[in-house]
Amino acid sequence: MNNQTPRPRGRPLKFDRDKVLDRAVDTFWANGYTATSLEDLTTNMGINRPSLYAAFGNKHDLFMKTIDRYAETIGRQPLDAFLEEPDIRRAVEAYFQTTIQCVTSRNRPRGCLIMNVAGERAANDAEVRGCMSDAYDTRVATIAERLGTARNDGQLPVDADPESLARMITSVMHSLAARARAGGSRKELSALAQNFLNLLIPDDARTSALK
Amino acid sequence: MNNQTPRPRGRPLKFDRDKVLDRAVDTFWANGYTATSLEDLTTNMGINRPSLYAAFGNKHDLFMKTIDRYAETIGRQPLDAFLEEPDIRRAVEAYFQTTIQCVTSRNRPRGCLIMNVAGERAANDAEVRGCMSDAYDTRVATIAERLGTARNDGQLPVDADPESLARMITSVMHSLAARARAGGSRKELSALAQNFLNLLIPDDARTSALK
DNA sequence: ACTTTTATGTACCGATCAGTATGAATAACC
DNA sequence: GGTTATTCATACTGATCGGTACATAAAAGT
Repeated sequence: MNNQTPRPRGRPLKFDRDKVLDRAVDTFWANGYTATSLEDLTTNMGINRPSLYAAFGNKHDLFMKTIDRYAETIGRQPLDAFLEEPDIRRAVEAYFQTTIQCVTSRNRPRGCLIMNVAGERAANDAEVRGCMSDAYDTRVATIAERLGTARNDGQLPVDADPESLARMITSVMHSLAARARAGGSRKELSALAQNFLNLLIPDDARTSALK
Repeated sequence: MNNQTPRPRGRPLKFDRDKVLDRAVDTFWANGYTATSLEDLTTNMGINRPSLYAAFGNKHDLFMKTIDRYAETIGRQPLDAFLEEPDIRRAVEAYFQTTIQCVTSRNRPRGCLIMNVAGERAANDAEVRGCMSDAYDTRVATIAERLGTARNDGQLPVDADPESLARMITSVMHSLAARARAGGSRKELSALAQNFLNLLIPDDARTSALK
């Protein structure tokens, strides 16, 4: 069979779609939605305005694609770290530490794109709000599922509530992102995360967590 | 002595300064800084553009005054509730519940003005960032001082760390505001806050908190 | 070669932005 | 009543906003 896509007809694109999308991520991440102008975008992405519209639609369309791209690249890193670690306490610790890395990276804007944008747009932009809501629900569900498995494995007390724990873990992530945006140091964030970890999943897991 | 301020010379102001400032609070709170236009402001505040500039300076000046006004009126409510309650567990509970009231009020925008604006402006606006930073530090210090007193009264374990606890309590507030902005229900927020309360200050306070 | 298709670059559009000039209105002072 | 001080209301400014028309460039198909 022929699974080679034939080369498209007209003039080829001059840019790599994902690469310029990553530049859009950085731009919106740094300045928010409204304060980012089309000129900011075209300058940072290195493409012209009509090319941008042809490839991504208008500003709001691009913004939604930007959020998706962020979720697929940056946003998934803490969750991946969480899911990779077999020990549940270390998994949560990795979740927090990877989050701190992401929200205090020196090469990128501070904080979390989703969190920044939630405050700016969620209230007045149904599309953004729906996207945030879905992302939150699936995030909580994924974490809760992993916690449930850990409980069945005896890594958590039998009376632990995975969903409540998952919501608390997500809340800690939210506050880490918020503090990072406001200027909190890595040291401060690490101490905060460690303190929450000790409360949420004490060292002796069998005596721990939600009753 | 004469402590009566004499009536000023020219045409009197047609509006109450604090009242129109409260309308500015609602406007920035709902839409953020950049997305709020001078026309939004003058319409909602009920005054003309030159009057606004005469009374509050330019858009950014007004914005800073708006943040102060918010902090003095809305932002202080949870802290006041916290400080009024003699029992430390009930104090923290009141802090969370009052926060939830504020960030899910039906008459006002969702979430917390400071949190919304932190995400939008803190990274690129040194004045805003400094203001946030000061507010955070004094908030943590105030809560920590109260927790220290509670510890000395035997309401908390002797090895509890007031500052770490205060930072965690503030983090919970942050995440409550963030979730409220993104559309979280009061029921969800209450359950979350109660779960954190049970971890931070267990019912039997003598066996609790940070070790 | 010639047509068709797609992308690029320039230059522009009306709308809206933050901020202000100007003169009328309204008060206290003399 | 006239002067001075302050505010109000209208209307305007240049700059920037998001979005697009149009002509040119670069590829494939025939």
